[in-house]
Amino acid sequence: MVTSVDVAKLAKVSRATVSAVINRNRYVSKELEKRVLNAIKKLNYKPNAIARSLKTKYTKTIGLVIPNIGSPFFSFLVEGIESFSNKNGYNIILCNSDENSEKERDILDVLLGKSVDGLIMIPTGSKNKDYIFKNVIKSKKPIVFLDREINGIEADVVVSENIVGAYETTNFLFKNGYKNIAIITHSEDITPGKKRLEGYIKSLKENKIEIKEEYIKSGGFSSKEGYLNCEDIFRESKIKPDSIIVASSHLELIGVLNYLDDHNIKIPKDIGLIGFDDLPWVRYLNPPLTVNTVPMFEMGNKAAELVIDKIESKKHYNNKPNKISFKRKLIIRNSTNIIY
Amino acid sequence: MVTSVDVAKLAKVSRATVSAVINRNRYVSKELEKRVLNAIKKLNYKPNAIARSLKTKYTKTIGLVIPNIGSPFFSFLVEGIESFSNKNGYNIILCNSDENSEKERDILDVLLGKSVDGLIMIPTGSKNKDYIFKNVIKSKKPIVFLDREINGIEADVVVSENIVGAYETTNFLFKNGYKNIAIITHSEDITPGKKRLEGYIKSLKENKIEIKEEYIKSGGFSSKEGYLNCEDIFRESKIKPDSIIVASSHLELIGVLNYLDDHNIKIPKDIGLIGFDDLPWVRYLNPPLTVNTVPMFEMGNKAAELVIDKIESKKHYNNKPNKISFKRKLIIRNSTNIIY
DNA sequence: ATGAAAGCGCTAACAC
DNA sequence: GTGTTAGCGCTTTCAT
Repeated sequence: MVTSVDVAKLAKVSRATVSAVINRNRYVSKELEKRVLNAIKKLNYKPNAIARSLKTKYTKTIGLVIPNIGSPFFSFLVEGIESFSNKNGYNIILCNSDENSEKERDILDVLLGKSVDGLIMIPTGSKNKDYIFKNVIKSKKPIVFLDREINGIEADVVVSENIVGAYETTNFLFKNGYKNIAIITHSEDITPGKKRLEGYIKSLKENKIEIKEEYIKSGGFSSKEGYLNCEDIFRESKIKPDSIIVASSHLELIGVLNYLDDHNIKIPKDIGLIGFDDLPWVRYLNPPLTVNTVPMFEMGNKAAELVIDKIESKKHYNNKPNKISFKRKLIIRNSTNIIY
Repeated sequence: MVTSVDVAKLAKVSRATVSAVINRNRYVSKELEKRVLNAIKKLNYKPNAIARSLKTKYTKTIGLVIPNIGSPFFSFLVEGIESFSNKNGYNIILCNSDENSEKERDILDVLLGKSVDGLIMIPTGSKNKDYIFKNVIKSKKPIVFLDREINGIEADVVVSENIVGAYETTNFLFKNGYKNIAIITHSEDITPGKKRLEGYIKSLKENKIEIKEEYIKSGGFSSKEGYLNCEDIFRESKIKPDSIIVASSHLELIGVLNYLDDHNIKIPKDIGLIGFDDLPWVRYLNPPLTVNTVPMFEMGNKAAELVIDKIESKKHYNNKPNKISFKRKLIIRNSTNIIY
């Protein structure tokens, strides 16, 4: 391995000078600079980031904890995060918590041990609240929560207008004549799930529609669970739903599609369907799916911007946390009818 | 920051002993071990991985270079990689080359500087061949190429049976009566593109079908390019294709879907369509799409297994490279007819 | 304007 | 069986 010592020797300068020309943090004469640069080139010298980090305490890496890398919604967020981070000289260490809070804690341990400069996480829920408070917040390690929050933790947050989004979606259905509106959301421990349910209920109340337990299913992420949730709705309800809002993951949506298909329930003829998040393929479903969506790449970008800001401007450190909330938008396609 | 010195003091032992109980690499009496463990707990001590890496030369991280994180095919690969890596105590640094070879080189520079223990990459093409040879292969840094290879570089490789896959897909179409089969692939600098084209041509030759330039389009990744490629095929061909194999990305597939939709060309009535890679939603397209596919998660897993093997068993180091090739499989759904 | 040297937190060779 | 200490490659303070 070629080190700064080798460069210094070849250029006949001190290691301090080598360091100075690399980091441009103190004056070096043209003459010496040239010699150093030449030596660097000749030796194909690359500074060792590990050694630098040990000294400076900065690793130029951000830890990223995601519940499911394979999920396209998350991977668009990751794309946004990676993009902004890379442009600003940061790398990301990507970890998959698999919606499992124990795995999540282990990941956090490792990430903290590797001295990431900051963290972005989409938490699995609130189970690690105390751990995070003790090991991240208290130690002033910058963190931003993305898409999902943890109640009671004061930190930067980038989310979307889940209440309004679900409220408007439900209203839209109501205005088109739907009266028996079912919803499938995340479990309530996941903030978007809780908030979307809140928006749904708000709309129902305002529109004076009775709220029925059997129309509300939550929990699960897989398409199997989507299938089962849908099945439960149909089995438990005397009056079958005339529409379903799938306000959880794309996999649950696929499960619902699967159930409807298996039972020959046609969209939108027999049932209206609205999904959440406009993934590239949903407009090519049969029929093209109406969705309530949010700019995913931009959300990721923003999260990265916030951590990096915090990492680099310790002075602002005691400011109160940033809460960014992205507007959601209903994209109307052909998966619902006007039925009145 | 609490260091091993603090622990040593509190436990009244030497730092070597602290290190030994953490790494379990030399005998420590029960008595001392207990004192150390207690001190660690009391101080909430976490070993500093940076310092350890500086000493040991191992970072327990793998660099991962992907052309497009947002692409579900790649993100399933990443999921497999992350899963295997994490189980074995490795983290991954994820970088997006954006199908851009210059960005790719910069990424490699940074990753190497951060002393990753090994690399997994899906190369953008062969432009960085010399760079990789000089900075990775020659320095014996373990690397495995995933999904795409670089010709002339001797390294581990995890790919799929692209020639056979495209060959069988084309044969299937032929057997069902299709005679005017078009194909859209990656550019030829990307090995799967080259090989899929090879398989397609092999089938055509065997079936004594004339090979027409205007039925073959390659290049691009976006849905816009898919749209344009499809448009070109229709514009340039006197006899319109009766079927299209979309052997590139899911985004190009979406572009093709979009073109066909815009021109009211119905699948499979007016045209047969076969895609590559069985993403969760393709069976819910209209109509359910026939695809030639490969187990993505498993491919990622295997790639991780190979790098880690190489990282950890330096002794085998001069073995000849592993070439793993995953079988592809045709999943027949309803996007083609039997037309004879 | 540049060099010498200390020290970041850890591991491991050596000493006892 | 355990402690002492050098040193990983870098940055940065201090001295000149």
